[in-house]
Order: sequence, then C-alpha cells, then structure tokens
Amino acid sequence: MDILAGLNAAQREAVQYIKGPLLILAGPGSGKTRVITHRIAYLVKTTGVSPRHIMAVTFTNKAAREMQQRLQKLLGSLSEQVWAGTFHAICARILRRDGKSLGLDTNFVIYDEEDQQSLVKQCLLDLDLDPRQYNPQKIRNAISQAKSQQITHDGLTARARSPWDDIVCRVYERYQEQLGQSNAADFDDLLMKVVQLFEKHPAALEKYRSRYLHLLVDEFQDTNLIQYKLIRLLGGKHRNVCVVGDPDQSIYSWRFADIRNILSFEKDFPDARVIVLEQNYRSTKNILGAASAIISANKKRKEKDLWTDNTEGTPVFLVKTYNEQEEAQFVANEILKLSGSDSIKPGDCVVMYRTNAQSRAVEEAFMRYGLKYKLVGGTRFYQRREIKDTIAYLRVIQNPFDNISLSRIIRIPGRGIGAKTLSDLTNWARENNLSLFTAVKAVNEGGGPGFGAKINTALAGFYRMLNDLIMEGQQLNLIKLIDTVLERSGYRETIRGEEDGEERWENIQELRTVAADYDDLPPGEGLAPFLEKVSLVADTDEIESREDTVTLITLHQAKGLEFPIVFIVGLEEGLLPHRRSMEEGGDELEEERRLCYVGVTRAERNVYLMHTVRRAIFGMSSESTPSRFLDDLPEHLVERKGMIPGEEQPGGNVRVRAKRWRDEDEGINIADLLAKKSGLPQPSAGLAEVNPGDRVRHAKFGDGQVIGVRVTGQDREVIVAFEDSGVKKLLLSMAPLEKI
DNA sequence: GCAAACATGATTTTT
DNA sequence: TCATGTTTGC
Repeated sequence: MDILAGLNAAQREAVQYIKGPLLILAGPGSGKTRVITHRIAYLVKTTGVSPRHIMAVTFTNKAAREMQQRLQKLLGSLSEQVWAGTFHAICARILRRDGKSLGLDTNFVIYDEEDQQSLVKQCLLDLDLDPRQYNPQKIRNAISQAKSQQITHDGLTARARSPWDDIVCRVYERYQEQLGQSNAADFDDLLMKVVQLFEKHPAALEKYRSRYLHLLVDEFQDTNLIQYKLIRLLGGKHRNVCVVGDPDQSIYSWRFADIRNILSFEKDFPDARVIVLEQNYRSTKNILGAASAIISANKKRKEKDLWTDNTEGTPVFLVKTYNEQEEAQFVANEILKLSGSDSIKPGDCVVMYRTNAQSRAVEEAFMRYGLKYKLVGGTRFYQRREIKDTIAYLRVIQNPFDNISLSRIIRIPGRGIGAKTLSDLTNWARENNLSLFTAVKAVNEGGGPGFGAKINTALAGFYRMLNDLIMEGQQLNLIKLIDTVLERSGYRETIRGEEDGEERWENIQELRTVAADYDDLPPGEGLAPFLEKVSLVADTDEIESREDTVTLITLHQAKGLEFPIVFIVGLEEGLLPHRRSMEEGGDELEEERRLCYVGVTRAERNVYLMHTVRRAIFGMSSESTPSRFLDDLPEHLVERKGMIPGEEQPGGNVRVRAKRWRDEDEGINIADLLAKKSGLPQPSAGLAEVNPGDRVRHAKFGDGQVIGVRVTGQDREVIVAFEDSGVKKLLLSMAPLEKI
C-alpha cells in the first residue's frame, strides 16, 4: 500500500518531513489524525525506523485507542510496538518503573479530582482551618495550577502575595505530605514527578531519550507547561519532535492549557518546520465560511485560510424561538422532518450546548417526540458512588496506607463507625504520624485514642475483615476477589437495599466486566493493572453509535467529533459566551468564541445556530440577548428560521410564531403523526387564535377579556379578566374557553 | 449514628 | 430549579 496515496501536498510534506522539529497547524477537518498515523507508518515502512523507537502522546484514551487502531491497519502487528498513550498513562508507567528514587513505591495509587478534594478538606481540618471559609475546591484548583507549572510548595511560598496565597501554601505542604504517606500521586503529580525524575536523574532521562527517538504530540494546543517541559526533555536531544495542534481550538485554558506553548515551540526549536493544513474535507463552503467569520473576530490569533472543495451546501440556519422548550421542540421537529424526507437519520444529528443543564429541556422534548437520544458525559461511570466505593475497597487491599480510600470505606456500609469515630481516629493518627490503617491496627491491639467497648468491637471487626481480604487478595483471581469484597464487606447487601439499588448493583456488575480482562492473570496479579486502568480512564468505552439515536453533548466534549447535522442551542449572551468569562479580560471571551467555532466546525452538512427570547436559568425565566458571536455571521450565508424578526407581534401572537416552522414544512409532519399514534399530547397542538384584547367565554367563569398570552412549555397561559370572577390565569389547552 | 430538614450556590472536565 | 453538603433532632 502506498502510504502517501490520497494525501494532499501539505499532508504529504508533513508525513515526509521526518528529521528535526515539526509543527503542524491543523485546521478542523483537515485530516490531522490521518497525517499523524501515516507519518508513523512512513517512518516505519519507508525510512526503516523501528516502531519501538516511536512514542505518540495524546490527551484522551479514546484518541490513543483510535490511533492504535488506525496504525494496526497500516502496520499490522508492528503497530503494537509503538508506544501510543495519554500523557498520564505514559507518566504513570514511567513512575511505576523508575519512581522509587522519588519516594513512590511501585504500587502507588492515583488520586482523581474527588480524592484530591477529600484530601484538601482533610488537610484544612488538620490545620484547624474552616473548609467553609476556604473553599476546598478553589484550593485544590490552586494547587493543581501550581503543579501544572512545576511550582513546588517552596516555590509557591516564595511567591505568595496574599493571606489567601498563604493558606494555599500551607495546605499544599500538608497535602503533599499526606500524598506521600498514602503512597499516592494525583493526576498532576504523574507529570510533575516524571519531570522531576528526568531533571534529577539524568540516567533515567537518557534511558527514555535514547529509546524514543521519534516523538509525536496530538492536540498540542491543550498542553500545559509541565507537559511541554516533558516533551522538551524527552525530545530535546534527538529533536525529532512533531507536534500537531490548532490554536483556534484551544478550549481548555481553564485546565491550565497554555496556548503560548505553540509560540514557545518555535522559539525552543528555531529550526522547526511549520506546516499548515488548510484544506477542509468535512464541511460545506457555507459552514466553513460561517465558522471562519466567527473565529476571525478573535484578535490574538494566527491567521489561517481554510478552504474546501466541498459543495456550497445549504445556508447556516439562524433559529430564534421563544424559550428553551420551543427551542428543543424545534430541534426535535427538525430532526424528525429531516429523517423523513432526507437521507438523514437521527444518528447523524447532534445537539450541542454550553452547560450540561441545558440538556434537560432537550431531553424532555425528545421524550415527548419519541426520539431516542444518547447523553454524552453526565455522571460519568467511574465517578459513580458505588463504583468509587468498590474501587476504594480494592485500593485499600492493594495499598492499605491509602488514607483517602480507607476513610471512604470505613463508614460504608454502616458498621457502627461514624464521623466522630473517624475524626478521632484520624486525629490520633496524625498526632502520632501514623497512617489511618496503622491507627486501626493500634486500636485492635489495645492502643489508639481509647474508644468505648462498642466502637472497639466495630473497629476490630473492620480490621479483621480488611486483613482477611488483603490475605485473600494474594490468592484469588480478580473477579473472585471483587465478589469476595462485595460479599464480605456487606456492600452488596447494603447497596441492593437502597433506592435505585438495582441500577447501582448493575453498574458494579459492569465494573466486574471490565475486571474480566484481568481475570486470567495469576492470583494476586490482576489487581494492580486493573486499578491502573480504572484510575486513568475517564469513561467506559463508548457505546457504539446507533442510527436512531441523537447525540446530546457539551461543546467541550464535541471537540474532535463530526456530524452531518449540528444544532447548537443557547447562543445567548451569558451562556455562550458564558457570563463567567465575560467578567474580566478579553482572553476568556476569545476562548468562548473558539468554543463556538469548535461547535460549528463539527458539522458536515447543516448547522442550526439557535437562540431564544426568554430562558429559565436556575428556575428563573429572564430575557435573553442573542450571542454577540451571531453578529459576525455574514448575511449571505444565513437563513433565518423560527420567529422571524418583524413578524412577531407584541404581546405574543402565538399563531404566527407557531406557524413559522410547522406550516411552511412541506410534506407530512412526522412529529404530529407520532404524537397521534402514541396518544401523547400533541406538542404545541390545538393552538387557538387567542390574542390580547379578544373577548372569551368560560364555562364556569363567564365572559371576559384576554389581557395576556404567555408561552409556557408546550402550552399557552392565557390571562383573562372575567367580568364576574376577576382575573384568572388559564392553560389554553385545558380551559373550556370559546371566543365570542 | 442516622434520617430528615435546611442552606447554599450552580461553566466547561481530556486524566 | 435542583443537587449537594451541613446542621439538627431522635
């Protein structure tokens, strides 16, 4: 197979330029992944580089997996020798192997954000600081930010400028101490410690440098300082570093991604070749034009000239609806319409939004319309309480000094050990500089802070159970171990008795399925790799896409995906751009704009940019203003739908508004058919022509005059001033009203 | 120690 | 509005 076949000139150049630093600026839909994988294949097949000498770094497991799969197709089994992984997975592996000199034992646990937060809270308590006064979340974030720049506790102390900084520093110090005692590393540590390792131990660095002679980095615009440092260290000698990214798609600065890394790259590698991939293979001309218009308004930006050979396509639809219910209803209606008349299926459609809360209205409408949907994100699998609990048990078995996991499971299920006991125990452990596990052991041996007989018995039972499980952990295969843990701890019984216990239990069974991959390993040896896997994986493998299922997703998560039909809802000031990014400086606003750009550039055929007149936020409905991003759309690329300016009437002329997207549709209205068939209330149906000023008669209240009409969800609320019964609010669909 | 009342504050979330 | 964490009463 010819590796270069089907590549355009720029792509080909990027594939063939293999010696020395290379920066690829890849516009959306420009075949970026193709270039990376073909480049690797080219290195191996054409220039004879051993796949063992290639490392490819990604941000997500999904990206790593996809890369691996595509390499498999190009290279066959040779592809397995390429080290393709996420920053965190790669670093974790390096630390397991070589982290001893940094005080990390090979079986260290990896703390996720929730664990980090618990630890911060504990540290605050240890330091006699009130967690309500000093927000643990903010402190966690500050520590994470410091680590992302390789600023140690000492370094942070040196630059502390305010009382708040001092608090952060004190917590940071204790926090690191506690991580050490628990033989734990948080996500940031994985990176920071590898950099420390390489800086302190040149031999270790040399080992990896001489092994991985070709380095590729995907989504380079999302790297933070420490990640870039790592790349420089690993690639600094052979300088065969290829980074691929798009500054216009940088949307993770709040995770400390630093767009300046792209500039630094050109400074640190002055001889770097820069290749820009500008041809787009994904979208129509109109969509690309709209996207370019939006992103061009950013000031701090490298100009890129995207173009496409694709057709012009339909205009970008600019849709205005009254509120979020009608917005969602429009989406549902449109999807049904498209899938009736066009070659489009619901599975080709995606609804994107800025905040997760916005999915609600969409879900409700989809349920009414009988549309299947898949919500991406939400409460993620490994974040679920029952999953975290189960994993915490397993972690303690693997590493009893893991204080955070131990304090999680000691009270669950209830075994007569409560908050008070736990805090006494924790304090005693702290005073004696012991781990929680050792403290429990001490109580069992007649020491400890001195509890009553009842608590002593409870703790003794807990300690015995843990010991048994630790022992048996050595002798059981993973699945048997998990079953034993759930049974012996009483967790199974407890969880199944709870509300939605069955669902939770099924989730645990799902975890057990993941464990099946490690069940064939010899007794005792499956646990460690299993825990590694679940610590570094944010989600279960994606459910395969189905033809009949619409995807609901945040704009952030949509990066890297593509769909024929894209709906972006809530393009309103305060939502997109989000109000929190409007407060200060232009930088965050520019990022919001990039977010919008990412959304639009996901589309292949159609884009619907939607906004409302009123939207409920935190339960309170208020007027909304169309997003400033919409102002930048050139009129000739746009077609308006929904409420058309100039045609609306003050007071809310319901009929005209509803008509717009229902009656102009040629052909049958599938939604109506569906609704009738299923016997569900027909959305937005039965709209009587009622306007303020009309005289009406009510069966009970008598005659009156309509003084207002308001849209509420699917219905209209009519306010009528009755001659005899006073002012009443009535639902148009329910009230026995007739016009007189 | 635990359940129910109460207060609070609420983007985005690759690992 | 609603989910989460904290206080309160048994």
